[in-house]
Amino acid sequence: MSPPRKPPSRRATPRPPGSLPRLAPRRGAAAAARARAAAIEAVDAARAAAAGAGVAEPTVECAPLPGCEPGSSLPMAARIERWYAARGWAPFDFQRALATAVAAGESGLLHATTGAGKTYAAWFAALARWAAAGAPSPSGTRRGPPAPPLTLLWLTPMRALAADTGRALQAPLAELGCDWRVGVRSGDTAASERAAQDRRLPTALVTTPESLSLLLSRAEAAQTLGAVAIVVVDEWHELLGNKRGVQVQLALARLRRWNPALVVWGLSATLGNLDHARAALLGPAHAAQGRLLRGEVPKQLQIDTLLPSAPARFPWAGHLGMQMLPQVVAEIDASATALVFVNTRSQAELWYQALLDARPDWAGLLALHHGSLDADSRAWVEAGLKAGTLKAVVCTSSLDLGVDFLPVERVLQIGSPKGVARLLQRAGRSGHAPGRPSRVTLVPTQSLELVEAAAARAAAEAGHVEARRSPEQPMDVLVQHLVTVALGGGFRPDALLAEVRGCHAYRALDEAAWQWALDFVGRGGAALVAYPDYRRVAPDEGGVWRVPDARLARRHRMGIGTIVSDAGISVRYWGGRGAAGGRLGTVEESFVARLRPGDCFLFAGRLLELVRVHEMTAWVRRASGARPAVPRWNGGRMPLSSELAAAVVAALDDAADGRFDAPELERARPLLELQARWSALPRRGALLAETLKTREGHHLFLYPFAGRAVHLGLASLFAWRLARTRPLSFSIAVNDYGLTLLCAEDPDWDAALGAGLFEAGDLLGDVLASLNAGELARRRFREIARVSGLVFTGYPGEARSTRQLQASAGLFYEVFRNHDPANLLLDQAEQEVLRQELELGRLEAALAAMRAARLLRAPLRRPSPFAFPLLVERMREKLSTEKLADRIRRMLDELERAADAPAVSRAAPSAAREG
DNA sequence: CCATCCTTGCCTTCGC
Repeated sequence: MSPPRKPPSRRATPRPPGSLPRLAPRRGAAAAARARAAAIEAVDAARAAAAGAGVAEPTVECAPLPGCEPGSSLPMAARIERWYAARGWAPFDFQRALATAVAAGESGLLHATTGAGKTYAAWFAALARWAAAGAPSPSGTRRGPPAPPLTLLWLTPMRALAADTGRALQAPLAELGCDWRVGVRSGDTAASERAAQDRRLPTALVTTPESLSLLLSRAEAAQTLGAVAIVVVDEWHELLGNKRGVQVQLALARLRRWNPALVVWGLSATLGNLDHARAALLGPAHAAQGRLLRGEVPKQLQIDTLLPSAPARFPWAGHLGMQMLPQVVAEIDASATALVFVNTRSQAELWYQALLDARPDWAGLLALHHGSLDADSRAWVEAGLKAGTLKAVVCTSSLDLGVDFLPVERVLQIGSPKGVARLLQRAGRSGHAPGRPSRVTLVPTQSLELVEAAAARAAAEAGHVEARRSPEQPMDVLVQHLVTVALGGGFRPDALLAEVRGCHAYRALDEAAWQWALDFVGRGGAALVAYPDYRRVAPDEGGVWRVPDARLARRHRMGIGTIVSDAGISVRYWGGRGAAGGRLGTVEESFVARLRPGDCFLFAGRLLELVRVHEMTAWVRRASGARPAVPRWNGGRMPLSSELAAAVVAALDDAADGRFDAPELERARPLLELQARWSALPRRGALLAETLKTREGHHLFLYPFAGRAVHLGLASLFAWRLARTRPLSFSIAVNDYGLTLLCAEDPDWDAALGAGLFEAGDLLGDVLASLNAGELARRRFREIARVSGLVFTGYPGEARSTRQLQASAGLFYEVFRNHDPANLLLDQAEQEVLRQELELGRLEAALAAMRAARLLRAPLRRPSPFAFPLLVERMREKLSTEKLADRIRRMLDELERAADAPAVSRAAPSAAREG
C-alpha cells in the first residue's frame, strides 16, 4: 500500500493541484532557452537553499517525486525534477501518484491520454523504485551490490516503437548522469548487439512480446530473467484484445514465479473497460490489489469536419472521397506537417497519386506509408516525419502507433473512422506532447458520412469509447507456451498449471483441458501419434518436461509468436539501372495473377510495368502513361463499432426531430429530408424496413446499425429462415448501416416480417447452418495450426506460398475431424468464428433490438438515399468497374428525374449531374 | 469517371 504521505513542504515553484503544466512558451528558441535556464536555476537555488539550511538533498523540493523519502539516499528525485524543469514541464498529479505506487511495490494500470508524458512518468517511477531497491546509483556513487543482469523490462507492441523508446529512455539517463544501461532487443537488433546481449543483458531492456518469449525459450532463462523486478507494458490496449496479449499474460506469470514481488505496470490509452484491462494484465491473484491510475490531464481535443463545398454534387455512395481533394489540398497547404489517414492501402495509393497530381511542387515533400510497403521505405518516411522534412504523409493504420514524438501539426481522417477509440488515437498523433492540443479533421467521402462525422464527435466528447476484451483460453497459445517453457529450462506439470492459471485468460482452465494440452505437446494428441515431429516435449528421468530434439527446438523458436500473415508476392526492380533489385513491398498473389507482362500498375506511389513473375517475386520497371491497375489487398474488414453506430442513430434521431444543430447534419439536411420524404429516417427504437420492386426482383432493406459483420450474419440468417418455408433463393449485400435481400420471386415481405423472422429460436444452430460455419472454421484453423506449431512456415528466405500453407492447415483440420474430434483446437476454431468473425453476442443483441423495435414499413418507388449504397454494394460483386460506373450514372440520372421537386434540386442526388 | 477494406513480429548453429 502507499507509504504515509509527507506533510507538504517548501516548493520552489508552488503549483495548484491539477493545474496544467507550464510549457516553455513557443516564442523563439532564444526565449525558450532562457526560460529553461531560469527553471533549472530555480531548482538549483532551491536545492542550495535547502542544503544551506542543513536539509538533506532528497528533501529539496521542487515538487519531488514521492517515494523519495529524506535520507533514503535518493538524489534521484531532485535530478528528475530538474530534468522536467529543463523542459518547462511540471509533473502531473498522476505522475506523482504513479511514482508513489511503484515505489511502494504496487502493480497496476495507468490510463493516460496520448501525449501526456506517460512514457517518462513510468520510466522515472521505475528508476525511483529501482534506486530504492539498492541498485547502483548515479555514476560515481555506487552503493549496494552490482546491478543484476536485467531488472527492468519494457514491452512495446512494435519494433519501431521499441527503438524509439530505447532512445527516449536513454536520453534522460545521460542527462541525469546515470550509468545504467538501456538495451533494445527485437527483430531489428543487429547481430553484434544481439551477441553482446547474450553475454550480458543490459539493466533495462526494451523488447516485444515475441522477443521476450524467445528469451523465455532459452535454457538459461531463469538466470537471465529471474531477477526482473519491474515490467512496464506500453500500449497495453493494443495487446489486450488479441493473442499477443495472452502471450504477454503467460510471460508475466513466468516472471512472477521467479520473482513473486514483481511490479507490473500497464500503460493504456482510453478504453471502455479499464477494469478488465487491469484484471487481464495482473491476473486473478493480483488484480484486486492492483491500482488503476487515471492520468486524465486536461488535454485539449478538437474534432472538426471538412464540409463539402458543393453539397448538391456530393455523392450518395462510394468511399474514395476524391471530391474532397481540393479542400484536402488546401488544409495540407495551410499546415506545416499533416498525416492523412485513409482506411485501405489501395486508397492510400490513389490519394497519394491524386495529391501529387494536384500539387506537383510537393514532389519529395509528400510520402506514402502502409503495411505492404517495404520496411526500408517506411523507415525513410518515419525518419522524414521526425526530422520535419515532410509536408504530409498519406497513411493507413500503420502510423496509428509507433514513431512517437512526431512534430505533426494536423491529422486528417478520410472516410469513416469506424470507432471512437481509433479516432482519439489518431487525433493524438498531433500535438503529441504534454499540454499541446490535439486536432483531427474528418473528411467525409459521401453524404451519410456527414452524419457519421457529427456522431463521431458527439461520441468522442461524451467519452463513449469501445471496450476490448482478452481472449478466453486460446489453446493454441497455451500449446506454444508449453513448448517454450519446456525449452526454457523445462517444467513440472503441477507447478506450471498453477502458474498458467495465474493468467486471466486461463484462470478457469480445467484439468481435462490441461491434460489435453500436455498430451498434445507430448505425442500430438490421438491423431498424430505416428509422427515423431509431434512428439515435441517429454519428461526426463527427474520428471521435468523438456524438448529432447534439437531440430524441433530450433523449429519452435522460429515459429514463436501469434501473428499469422500471408506470404505476399514481393515486388522488385528488374535489371538495368541503379535501383535494380530494390524492394518496393508486397502485393497479393491474386492481383498479380490478373496481370500480364507489360501491364501497368500503381504501387508504392509509382507507376510500374510488370516484367515477369518468378518464384513469388514480381519483377517490375518504371513506366509512364497508360491506365494503371491499382492493387487491392484482402485485409480485415473492420465493422463500425457499436459505440459509433449508436451515435449515428442518435444523430438521425435528432434529424428526425428536426434538430440539425451540428454543422455536418445541417449540410446533410437535404439528403435526410429526401429520405424522410421518400421513405422514413431510421431512428432509435424503430426498425426501418424498405421494400422495392425492380426489374431484378423484390428488394428488402433493413437498417439495424450493427456493423457489417453482424449484418452479414443477419442477412444470411434471414435468407436461410425464409428459404426454409418456401424454396426461394436470395442474394444479399451489407454495409455498416444495414443489409438487403433480393429475391427474383415475390417472397411477400410483409408476411415474412410478421412471421417471426427476428425470433431468437435456435439462433446458434440457424446461424451455423446459414453461413456454412464449417468452411469458416476450416479457414480459421490456418492461424491456429500455425500458432500451435502444427504447421512449420519454413526457414527465413524460403518463401512458401499461401496456398501451400492453407493446404497443409486444411489437412490437419480434416485429420482431426476424422480421427480426433475431441481435439480442443477444433473447438477453438469454431469459437473464434462465432465470437470474432460473426460477433455472435452483438448479433443476438441486434436481433433482440429488432424484435423490440417499432416497425417502420416503407414501400419505395425508387431507391432511397439509405438504400442506394446497398444497391451499389450488391451490383459491385457482379459488374466490372466500368460497367458499374455506367450503371451508377444511369441510376442517379433516373433518380434526379424522379426527384424533380424543389427539395431535391438542392439535395445530394443531383450528384448525378456529374454523370 | 468509379474506386474499400488495417495493423502488429520473427532464427539458428557450428567449427575454425
